[in-house]
Amino acid sequence: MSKDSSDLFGALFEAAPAKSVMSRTVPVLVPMPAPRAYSYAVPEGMAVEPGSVVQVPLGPRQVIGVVWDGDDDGGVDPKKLRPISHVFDCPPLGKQMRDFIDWVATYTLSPPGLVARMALRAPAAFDPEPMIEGLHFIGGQPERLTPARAKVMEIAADGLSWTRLGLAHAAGVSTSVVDGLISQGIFETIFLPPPPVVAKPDPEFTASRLQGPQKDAADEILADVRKGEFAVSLIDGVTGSGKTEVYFEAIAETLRRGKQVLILLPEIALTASFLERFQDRFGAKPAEWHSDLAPKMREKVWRQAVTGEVRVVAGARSALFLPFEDLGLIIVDEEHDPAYKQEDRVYYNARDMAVVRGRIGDFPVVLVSATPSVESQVNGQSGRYTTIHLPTRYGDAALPDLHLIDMRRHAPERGGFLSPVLLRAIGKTVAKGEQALLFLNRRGYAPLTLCRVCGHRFQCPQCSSWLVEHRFRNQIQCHQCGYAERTPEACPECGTLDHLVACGPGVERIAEEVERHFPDARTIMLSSDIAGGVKRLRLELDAIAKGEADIVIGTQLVAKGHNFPLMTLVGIVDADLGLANGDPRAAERTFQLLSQVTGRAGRTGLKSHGLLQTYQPQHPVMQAIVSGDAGAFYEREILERERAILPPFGRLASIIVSADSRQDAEAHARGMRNAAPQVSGIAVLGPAEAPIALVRGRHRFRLLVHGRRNSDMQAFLRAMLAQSPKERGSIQVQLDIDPQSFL
DNA sequence: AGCACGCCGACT
DNA sequence: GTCGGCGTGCTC
Repeated sequence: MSKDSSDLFGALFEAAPAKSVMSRTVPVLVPMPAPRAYSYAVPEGMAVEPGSVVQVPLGPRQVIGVVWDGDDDGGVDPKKLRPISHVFDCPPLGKQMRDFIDWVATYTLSPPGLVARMALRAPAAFDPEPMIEGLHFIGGQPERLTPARAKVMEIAADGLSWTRLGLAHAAGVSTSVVDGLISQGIFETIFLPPPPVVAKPDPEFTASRLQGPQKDAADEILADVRKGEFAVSLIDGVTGSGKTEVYFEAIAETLRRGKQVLILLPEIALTASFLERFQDRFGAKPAEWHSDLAPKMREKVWRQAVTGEVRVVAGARSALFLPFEDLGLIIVDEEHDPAYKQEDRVYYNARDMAVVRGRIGDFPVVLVSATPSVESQVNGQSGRYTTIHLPTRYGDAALPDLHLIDMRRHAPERGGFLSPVLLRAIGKTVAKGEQALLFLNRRGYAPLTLCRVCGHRFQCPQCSSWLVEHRFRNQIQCHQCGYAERTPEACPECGTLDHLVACGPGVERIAEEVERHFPDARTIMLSSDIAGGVKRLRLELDAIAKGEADIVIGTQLVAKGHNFPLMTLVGIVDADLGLANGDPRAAERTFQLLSQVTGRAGRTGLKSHGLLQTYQPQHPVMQAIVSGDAGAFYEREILERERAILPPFGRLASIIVSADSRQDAEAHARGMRNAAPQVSGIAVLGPAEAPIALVRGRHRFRLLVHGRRNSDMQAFLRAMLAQSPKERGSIQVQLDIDPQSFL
């Protein structure tokens, strides 16, 4: 076509009222780090509204997007405009969900498209689930009644609908027998709606058996639930105090009011035993939602949450972005758990965002923990959250007696790490036929290996942390970045053979020591990297609960949720571990972890003990744990935080930058100082203190922003982004500590 | 985020 | 001479 003719077409187009001008343009959030929605044309005859889930062309591919609110700005070059390809036949995301997505995007300074994507993580779930093909028995006689045919007809005579395969299976014949009967008109094919993923939970399946403080606590929360308005409660009670039973009553009440419920749990706590407990109370299991849900199941749960068929979902943090039809309550169990933080792409803390979702949807949120986060503790003290204390254990369970072992006075034998006091206690426990748990939060055999001849230390070539020896796998591994190599026999520096020494203990080494001392005891060692994966882990945990082990040595995965009825001794091998790293939350994490581990013992009423090996018996965390005085710990920790990371730097507080390398971090910090001279508190963390995935190509760094007033932080970060637009998309922001501004 | 394009090193 | 690494830029 010549240039002239195209001009001619252009002229014609202007002369007549152009159709393209008539066609509507809408904003669509696409799964891409763009700062705002893109514009798409709505083809003639296509009906879309804000919230509609659509398929749109984006560059060379088709992607899932959501039609968004607001007038389209029309600023985009009309030549770029492309039409929406398809509208999915699924309920549009509601206004509350859209507001929530916008809020999260603004708060975390994430591209809204990437936040929206989290709500649409169920490929192929957006069109209706296909109907199930069923067979319905009409009656009549086939031409030739063989024994196989008779059997099929006898079974199908119940009048219920059967699937082709199911019927053949039940009759013990092949599907071709059934096919024969279908072709003879004995059966008709009908279409049935897909079955629900889970049965409806029944709030009256069992009556509440709560009493005393549990009953009072439940009543307090029920008052909020009945009002059906936004309110945040913090249930604070020791392990075994009946927290779950209390929030189950809140769930029951919400179900009676006809609303959906979301239970958030750290992935690791979403266990079969939790689901069974729920089933015991409600007669049906909740739907599950977590990262390794089978794709088919994922689609079903997503769709049925959207349509309202599923009433209760128990899920890991990503479940917070399920677009429920009518959500009326969120429970955040183990609210202090760091697993609620997502630290890639969109940075968010599901615990805080759950509170936001409750406020936007105007329904109650219940946070639950034996060791609440300092943030929630502060919010409780200031009255923003209603704190409900459950001070005692339930039934005949009793907390273990806790004692510190001062390792300076009770030193282990040479080459060992277990003090004589702890070894004696293990011996006594095993002799009584009870179980002992040794806890050390360090995988592998030894955290550092060095050459006795030249002093060479094995360091990770990628990220400079020490390589950890894993003797069972004959590997040395980097626990920061995953680098691994075979354990060498000779020192790579001086070439000397057999002179490498392991420094310090890991669980493998403790297991070795235990086996040396108690050769006849049944010993199980558990860490996240055991051969056989999650499946094997489950089996081992079950075996322990059944009493098939005498001594268990484990990392933090034994701390979470599992009940071991025969466990009467918990030994913390190195209670100080974790207090020394640069994390501003070191004390809090240690307190939480050690409280959880010691809480594993004593749940059946047997007399139980906890022994904590420490070099710092005067440390506030140790004192708080043995005295059971959590209040003192929190008081102190809150003050420490005020001093250390909330210094009064004018209106802005402190900023912590961490990056792939310390040089990067320092360069960024310099840039920030120039961009915002009013901020005097900038701390720099290198990768060892704050591990970050190495991302090639693009710089990627992380700001941990600590502040009292989120709006100030936001304003500052926005200003910074405006100054260096190139950093947009590569800066990931996590606003910490400050869950205040959204209330 | 994903994908294409485009530029330089080791190989069928 | 190509295959393929990853740095750069773009997507309504």
